[in-house]
Amino acid sequence: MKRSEDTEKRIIDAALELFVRKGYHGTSISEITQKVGLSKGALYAHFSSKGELLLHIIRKFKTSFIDQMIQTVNEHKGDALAKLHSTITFSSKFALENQDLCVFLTFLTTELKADVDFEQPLKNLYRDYQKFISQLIQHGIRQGLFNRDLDPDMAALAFMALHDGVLHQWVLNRNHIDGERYVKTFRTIFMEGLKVR
Amino acid sequence: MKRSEDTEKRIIDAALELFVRKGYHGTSISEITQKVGLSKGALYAHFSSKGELLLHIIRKFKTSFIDQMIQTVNEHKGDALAKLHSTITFSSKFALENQDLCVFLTFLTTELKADVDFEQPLKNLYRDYQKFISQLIQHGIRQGLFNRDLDPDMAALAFMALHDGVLHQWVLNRNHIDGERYVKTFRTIFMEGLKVR
DNA sequence: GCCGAAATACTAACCGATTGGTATGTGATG
DNA sequence: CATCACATACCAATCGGTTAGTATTTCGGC
Repeated sequence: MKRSEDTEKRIIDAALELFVRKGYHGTSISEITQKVGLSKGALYAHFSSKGELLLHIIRKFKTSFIDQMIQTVNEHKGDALAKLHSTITFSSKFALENQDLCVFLTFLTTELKADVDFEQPLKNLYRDYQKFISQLIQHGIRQGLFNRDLDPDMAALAFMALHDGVLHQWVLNRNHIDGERYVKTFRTIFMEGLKVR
Repeated sequence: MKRSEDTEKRIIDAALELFVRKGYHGTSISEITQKVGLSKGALYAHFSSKGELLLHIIRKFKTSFIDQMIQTVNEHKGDALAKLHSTITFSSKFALENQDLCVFLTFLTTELKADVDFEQPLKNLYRDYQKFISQLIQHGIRQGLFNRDLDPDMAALAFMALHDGVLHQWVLNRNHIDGERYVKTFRTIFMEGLKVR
């Protein structure tokens, strides 16, 4: 890896860690450079603005999570139920391995939804995600696996909602929650519901 | 209503609307005073700091939502299932009537979880909420209404997660989503799950 | 009912600190 | 010697917060 690439990565990692802890506006460029051990001028040689640094992180999330998830699940042989399981497995695993990235991106919208520069890229992320899950659920309904009363788009939103919410709750309780047990509960409730059968 | 009380309310409303759109750190005192049509000095006569203004909003959420919900549901006669329905009804209704307050409070943690002044008050909110839901689910399990394999604390987290996630998704799609249909989907999935029975 | 003073609610100007961002210079590397 | 990767020093603008002073209300004594 070239030296500049390495520095770029270090900047992104530091920025991400600060952003996820203190928010985008709550984190200053000075804090980031301090964390990396770099001068301000050096950072601006790699990223033309604070916003550009953020857009880098957004793009990274799209290519490494959304795109990869869609590809992985599409390659999975099996019915809609198996594919939905595969989706949950993929996103749980990814979220566990890229905690900061996932948590930050999931809740970035709540801070920046009114921002001219970031509103559209963020909404696009969610649109792609929803479309994918919705199609999966449509398949499941056609195959007689899922409750046919469900509106696929709504159910997809509920899926993402649960996913976002799990992340949120997990952030709040990182220290005293067993991640795997939590994901298992999540999966059970989404698939089977709360009631006894 | 006294003039000062009216002004205080106007400040809080304006602050809330800006906070929910642009985040806490993304909103400046100047923006707030401009929106209210007040000078900076006047605002600081009502609230001693930006943080104090935020704490006011947090306290308002606790007394008007968490406390009210617990009281309302406790007064509700019926089994655990009916009480859980009542909880969902209460929070849906409250969220619909106090959109900015709910959305903001739900996601404030993601921006301020590392902040010395706000971390604890925010965590306390969620602790109270979770404890309440968890006890409800325990009742349901004892009454044979809910799946006895579920860990009540985990299921409570999943409930809150779904609740948070619904709000989040709803923020992202305010214009083109039917709120009631969405809540219905949420309720169905949480109670019955996705699969056909 | 009217007056004047105290209390209240506010404005305008200002503070030091910090913000995102830039211009210029320098030492190492190939 | 040219390019790269950085540091230093600086900028105007804005930040949260304060100050001194000014309208506006309120209310008891007459």
